[in-house]
Amino acid sequence: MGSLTQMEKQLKAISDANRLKLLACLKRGEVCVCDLVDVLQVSQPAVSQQLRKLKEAGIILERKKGTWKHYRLNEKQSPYIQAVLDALEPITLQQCGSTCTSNEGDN
Amino acid sequence: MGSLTQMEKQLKAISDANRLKLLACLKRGEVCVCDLVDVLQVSQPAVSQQLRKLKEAGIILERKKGTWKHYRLNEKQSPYIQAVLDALEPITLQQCGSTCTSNEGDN
DNA sequence: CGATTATATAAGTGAATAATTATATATGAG
DNA sequence: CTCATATATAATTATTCACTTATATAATCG
Repeated sequence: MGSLTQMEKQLKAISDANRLKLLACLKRGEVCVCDLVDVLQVSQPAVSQQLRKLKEAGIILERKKGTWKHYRLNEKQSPYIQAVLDALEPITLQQCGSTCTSNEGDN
Repeated sequence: MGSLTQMEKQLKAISDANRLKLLACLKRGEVCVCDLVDVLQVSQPAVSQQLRKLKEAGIILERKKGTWKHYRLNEKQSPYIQAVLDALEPITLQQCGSTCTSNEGDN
């Protein structure tokens, strides 16, 4: 019962084209919000709210880095969420120049 | 892109507690509508509309049997839909007596 | 045919959703 | 401390959604 409720919450969180796109962006790794805003054709607050929904469902995690916030896929997913992630075509995004060095984690 | 739209449609179709319950009922096999109405605490038209949504997403199939209509899970599912079905606890339902012999298919 | 039963469709309504604009918070630069 | 930038939250609004009641369709029974 509780598991059905939890399942519903997670499924609701991903059953939206824009949020699926956000997840597709995160398949390649951690991304900062400013880069995500460019991908979707919506405002920054809209992206922020959708990220929150994904976060509250436990599907993504956040990491604060100075003024920026980086989001990434949670490495622990329910099997059915993982199956959706596996089916998503990754989206490669151009980063917002040097301002937000999303890939500093590689160092 | 089209695949993302299709994915969204299917995920929307299952991201609802009542529709998840319907799917859980169908895990054991074909069931007629009258039995499903008893499981959910909603009206018959509500059940009918939810079944239609699942059918339009290609997740369930219908079979007409006289006055009754029997629904069952589509045997061909996208992997991510199948993963959800696998995670669902089956719901066993008492059939509506002899009026609707859901299990005549066993003969 | 007319009545009954099973299911579907139509119309209407309240709640949830996802966007927008405006504003708040928080960090870093000078 | 003040300003600029990145992100979040609040308030509002239009749309979507899932229910309800009423009605239509379709098959069976007498």
